Amino acid sequence: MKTKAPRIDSVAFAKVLADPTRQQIMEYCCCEWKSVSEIVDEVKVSQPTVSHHLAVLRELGLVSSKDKGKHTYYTLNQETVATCCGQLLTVFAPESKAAEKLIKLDSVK
Amino acid sequence: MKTKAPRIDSVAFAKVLADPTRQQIMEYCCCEWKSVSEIVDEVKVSQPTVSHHLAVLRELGLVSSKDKGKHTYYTLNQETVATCCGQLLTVFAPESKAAEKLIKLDSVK
DNA sequence: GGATTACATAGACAGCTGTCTATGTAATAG
DNA sequence: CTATTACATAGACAGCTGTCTATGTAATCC
Repeated sequence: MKTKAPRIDSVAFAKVLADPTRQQIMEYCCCEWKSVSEIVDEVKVSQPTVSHHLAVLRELGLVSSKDKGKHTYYTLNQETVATCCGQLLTVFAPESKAAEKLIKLDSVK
Repeated sequence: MKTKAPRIDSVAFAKVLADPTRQQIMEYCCCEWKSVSEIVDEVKVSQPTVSHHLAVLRELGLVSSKDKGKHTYYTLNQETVATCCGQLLTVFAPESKAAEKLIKLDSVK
């Protein structure tokens, strides 16, 4: 069963990435589920600021969240990120070798 | 002869992409050399604004420029874009299929 | 029950940035 | 040489956004 990939606008995707704190959060919860507290300990901003960044990521479907007792866990949706990066490549680097590889990958469907 | 690929910070790269006008300019001069006048005709902002965006792109090495008489021509450096996108993929989507393909591509050197 | 913990939301504020007008400058045209 | 064209630079300004403090709310603990 494939979850429908949410189409993300390239500009919106870039805006999300255009902040060091947000990139740090994304990297931190990239391959694991992390609670908000853990993320706050990792990045050096206040808890509300972390919540704000997580809300931004959530609204664009770049992270998934999961409640468990008092904690809320987040993880990055890697495939969504990959889709967006692929989109950037096909638009802004269609003649690059990397784009060729990805286009081939897409055609496999 | 390979030109040294300028390493671009992921946040700086994302900031450049985080504007619709700039993306439009990038797409327009992606596969061809375009003069500033042509770009101004294409996007609907003033000429100084276009020059400003081109300066931003130039400072990060995302475009190349070439003077010819009164005209200045710009084109997007696709391989640089591709490198940045690959960097994003390896950091934020290392477990995705797309990243695997690109990592394989990198190892070919 | 009350206290505490974990997180979200609201509002304020400062800094950044995309846009403009005005101007400077180099190259061609006449 | 003067006018014009093509582009860059300077400065101003409004809107956006990343951060904070303060507060709300839901779940657990005693």
